[in-house]
Amino acid sequence: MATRTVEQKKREAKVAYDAYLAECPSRQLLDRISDKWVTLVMCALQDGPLRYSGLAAKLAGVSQKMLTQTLRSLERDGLVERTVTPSVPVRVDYELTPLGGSLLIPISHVKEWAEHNMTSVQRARELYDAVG
Amino acid sequence: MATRTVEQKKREAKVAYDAYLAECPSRQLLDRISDKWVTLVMCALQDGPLRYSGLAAKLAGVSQKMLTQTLRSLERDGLVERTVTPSVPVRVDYELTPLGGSLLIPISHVKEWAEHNMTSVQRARELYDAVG
DNA sequence: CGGCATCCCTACGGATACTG
DNA sequence: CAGTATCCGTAGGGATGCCG
Repeated sequence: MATRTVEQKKREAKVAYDAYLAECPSRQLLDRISDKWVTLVMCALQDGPLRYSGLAAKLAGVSQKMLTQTLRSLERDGLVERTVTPSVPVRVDYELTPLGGSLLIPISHVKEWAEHNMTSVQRARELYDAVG
Repeated sequence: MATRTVEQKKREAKVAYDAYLAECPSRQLLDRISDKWVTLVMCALQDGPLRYSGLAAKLAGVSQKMLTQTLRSLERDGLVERTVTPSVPVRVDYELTPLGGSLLIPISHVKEWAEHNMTSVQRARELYDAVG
């Protein structure tokens, strides 16, 4: 069942994705992965698989809705794999795919940057707010 | 004028910022920099200063509101420097600060990842949507 | 040229309740 | 345990118009 048409193959071969262009799919992808919860979920999975409840515990303050929504999105994009163990009660594990692992590298650096440079940013804000 | 109190200095000395915690300031900082427009603006400035109109041209489809808002935020956080040349008409240049440059490194990789892995993600989506 | 102010609408995201 | 479904407030963000 060759559902991939010639047109689609052409599009796949094209490597000139440019996020600066509004219509480019990579712009939308950038929008998706530029998300607080995406970053935190991916980083939470960097040391191996975690259960749904484990993720919820690690990401303090996340609502079930956002956690589930983020996980579904990551699963659909092939960044996270969802494994259901049909025990009683049911057990669900999430882990990064190789593709997800490749995104984790830059994304974890962004998270670390935020943690390491918080003081510099705070000083800059105080200065900006003081001077106007 | 020592506006920095002892309490503030204590907080600055503390290095244990943890974005997993909801109350941690670094969580909010992560939320701010995890933004499509932040990424695109910072990457647009990686080759040197640009004028407001230059940025608007490079970031196809951005509204003035979002561009200005993003630039103000980046300026306040000390990531971008704004230089006004009081000519007629006025000329305004934006460029990355050293702090901004340090964030550019991981952030530009995220943008490049989006552009390079768009096809893989699209394939994953087709698979996910087909199987359900 | 490089903004700011305003209106307005949508969709993001939290709280709550229910289910296999 | 691991979700789904619903309601609902708010803030994100576009369009438009005005200003130094």
